Amino acid sequence: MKRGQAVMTLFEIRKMSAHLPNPVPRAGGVVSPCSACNVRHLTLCAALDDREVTEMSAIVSSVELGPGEPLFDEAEPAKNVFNVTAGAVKVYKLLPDGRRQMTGFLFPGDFLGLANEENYAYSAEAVTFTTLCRFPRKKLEGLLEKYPLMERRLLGMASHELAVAQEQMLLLGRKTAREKVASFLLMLSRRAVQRGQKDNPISVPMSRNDIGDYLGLTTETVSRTFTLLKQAGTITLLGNGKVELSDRKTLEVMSDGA
Amino acid sequence: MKRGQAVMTLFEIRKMSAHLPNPVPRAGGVVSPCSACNVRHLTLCAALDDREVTEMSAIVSSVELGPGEPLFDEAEPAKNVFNVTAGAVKVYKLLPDGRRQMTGFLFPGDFLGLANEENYAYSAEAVTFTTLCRFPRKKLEGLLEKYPLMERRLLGMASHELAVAQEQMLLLGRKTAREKVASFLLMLSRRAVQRGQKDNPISVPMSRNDIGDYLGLTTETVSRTFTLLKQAGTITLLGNGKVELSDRKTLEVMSDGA
DNA sequence: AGGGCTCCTTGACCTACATCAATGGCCGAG
DNA sequence: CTCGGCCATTGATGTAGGTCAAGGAGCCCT
Repeated sequence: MKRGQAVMTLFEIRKMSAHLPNPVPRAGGVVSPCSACNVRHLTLCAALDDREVTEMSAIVSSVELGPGEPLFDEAEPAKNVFNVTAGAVKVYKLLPDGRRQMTGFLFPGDFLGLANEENYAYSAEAVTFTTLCRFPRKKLEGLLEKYPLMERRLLGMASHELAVAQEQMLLLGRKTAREKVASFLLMLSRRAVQRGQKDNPISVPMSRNDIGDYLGLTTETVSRTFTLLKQAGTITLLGNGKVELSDRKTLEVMSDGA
Repeated sequence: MKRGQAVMTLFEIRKMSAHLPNPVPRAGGVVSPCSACNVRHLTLCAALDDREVTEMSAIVSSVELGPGEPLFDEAEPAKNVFNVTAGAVKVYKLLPDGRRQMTGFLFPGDFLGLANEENYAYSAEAVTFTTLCRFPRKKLEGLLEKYPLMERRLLGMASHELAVAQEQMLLLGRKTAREKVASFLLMLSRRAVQRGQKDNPISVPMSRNDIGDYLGLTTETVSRTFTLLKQAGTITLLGNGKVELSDRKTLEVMSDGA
């Protein structure tokens, strides 16, 4: 399958999902043997030795999703664990009346689907065209027993996630709208660096609404805050989901509440 | 050391801390070899086999803290990992200007201090008279290498924590004051059951201020919300940190946003 | 018993953000 | 090119919860 052809397929999916009442069949996307998993940051596949890589590639498969396509839903049986290799994924929880809280945005190298319980604790959905590696949970657990070092890596990743989550609680519980948005932009910038991209004009692929649900704000407040920052000369909106952090120092001070 | 004597010591500490400007020396409390660690829920020490228990008890020691005494501070080198055996601990992060976000309350059986990085990601402080088991991190890591099953248990605990943290993000970002307080009371009740206590008149050992910092509210709003629930007959304030959940059904509906 | 804590409660008022509503830009489809 | 959808932006208005201020209750200490 050539690259051109894969893109065609994604457009098909996108077209389909635009017409479906309930966007798309569960855990949709094109599935084929995974040749990726060459991402090297915070990844389960990072720093594997040869033997581990061999065994890993035997159980892994690849998933491709178009924008807005669901990967899995909260409370669905947690059959797989995923590793983002390209694109961006949003992860969220819902209240019965539809209020939504994003619990994270995931980028290449990030991991999702780790669940202690039988079922996923949150829903996951593609933000942009996205590719992921999929590990059947059962088989992965088998591997973990054989290679305790992989388990250690997972533990490290979980601890890291936990620290990130606590930082986010501080943001949600105690920061103002301005501080939240500033923190958010800086976070995107830092993570872009981590996966080897430029830190300055950053890409903000998600909608204002998604950002609002991540920061505990409304679309309108996010939008207003962006324009405030723009008017203050702190950021520049370049259009097309690109934002330039024109004055990082100010953003940094702002993100912390000064 | 007899029980009576230990209590005396704790009163001494309390007396001291009442007079000190900065409450008490770092990681204070009385330290003696640990005979506890017989708590059986979500604990590192739970379900150990005999050999593990032996090795564990060789590295563990015990810590006792009076109310308000710090266990460790954010950014301090993470030398130890702790397991609460009695009492209650609060864990929080601060903004430079002093705003505070509790990231959790810990009860007997809970674990804290797991850190991926060199330093603790948060501060921890006793809410009531508290005893903990202390594991030097380095030595614990040595044990983990020998007993991969313990590592698995830790991973399970971290995943569980992560799910709890995500639930808390939903609360902080999207719930109203009433929903937050209702969720909080139910959480306390559920956790009381988990560690084998009654689920109804529950003990609420922390101050309104602490609760506010946990729920992203002010002291006043927490207090007002308690009285609203009281007036509606949903709860009864029994005084002395005891609360009766008179109408759990209503609380449950309320906690979810209905 | 009385003074000085800290914590809780309640009231009056205020403000940051939500809500409601209108408009405009962009993009894909025909 | 035009039409229809979606998203972002902006304005006008509303409100949940914050802020400020004043008691009051329990507790320890003398």
